[in-house]
Amino acid sequence: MKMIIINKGDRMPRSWKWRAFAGHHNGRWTEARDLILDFLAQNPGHLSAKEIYTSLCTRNPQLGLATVYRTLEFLSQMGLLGRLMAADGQTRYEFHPPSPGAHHHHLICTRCGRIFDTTDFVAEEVELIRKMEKAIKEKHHFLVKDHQMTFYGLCPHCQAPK
Amino acid sequence: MKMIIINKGDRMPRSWKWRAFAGHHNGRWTEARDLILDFLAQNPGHLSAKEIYTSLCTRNPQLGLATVYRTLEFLSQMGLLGRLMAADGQTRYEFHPPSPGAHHHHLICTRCGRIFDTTDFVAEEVELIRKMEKAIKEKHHFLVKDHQMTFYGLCPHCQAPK
DNA sequence: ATTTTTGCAAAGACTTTGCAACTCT
DNA sequence: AGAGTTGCAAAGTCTTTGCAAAAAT
Repeated sequence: MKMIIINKGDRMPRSWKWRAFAGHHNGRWTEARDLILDFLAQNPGHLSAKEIYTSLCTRNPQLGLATVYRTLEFLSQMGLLGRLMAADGQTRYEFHPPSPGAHHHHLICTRCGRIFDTTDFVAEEVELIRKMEKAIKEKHHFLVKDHQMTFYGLCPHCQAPK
Repeated sequence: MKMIIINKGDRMPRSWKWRAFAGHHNGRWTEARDLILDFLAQNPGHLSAKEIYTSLCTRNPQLGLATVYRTLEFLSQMGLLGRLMAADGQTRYEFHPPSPGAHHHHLICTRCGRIFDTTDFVAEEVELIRKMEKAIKEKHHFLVKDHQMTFYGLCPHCQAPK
């Protein structure tokens, strides 16, 4: 059995911060991947590639936009990020920890496009979802791996009479 | 009370086919709008602006792609079409009749991107959705007008070992 | 007659790709 | 050393916009 020991007070090398979390994969763990995953983990929300790039490139001038796109694709494939197609057509990403309790849904304002999270009734829906997944598998032979509920409507701000 | 009488055997003018269905609105009912709504109504599926344009422009060479985009926006705003952000980033549209029984959900294959429909458990979910909407309103002050469930996974074709 | 809608082409925005240089294992 | 990854810039797609002509009310 191997064990990794980090000396107290040591600053963990940047590329290692999320490496273990990432688990096994067929690629290499690089600074760009660590940087972007770290940023998403620390900035809950629904960020686009450009937003992520803009936020990071000041402190990391060497970072390229194309790398951000490729890295987001890579991390999503690994299941570390969730993707969300926003109303404006941009693909947005959010940190997607494997813990089951983190499941949530989205509220999208049809007027301003803002996206909100909600965790209401997550527990109660589990049974329904399970039944639906089973039915879908039997009827459509479609193997469900994940699901998402999205509510459309008006956010508090946009409900206000202009 | 006014009544519109269509003589037997008359061919209803094209621009009238969906006019009544469209209901009251602040715009004008044009051939392009009727044409596109008619096409969506007769072609169930999830079509992109370009696909709609390509399908229609052979028989309607005067139709412009920009008009298709603007018309789809218009019809969506009227609630006649449902929009769906596909995995490829394109906005896709489907006819969205106001009858409540037409509600359905989507299965999206994470490998090939194809979209399937399912109506399983639509009845059973109504109560849960209603509870969720109420909770969302009370907690987030977000006024829900519509919702959508999407399941991600592998379609029959993509489950097969390559 | 007035106001909205259309078509065309140009512009805009987001995303992908080619390739040499670079980095990780 | 060998294979995967990055940065840059160019190319590719989807979508929006400006404006004069055409159409709807």
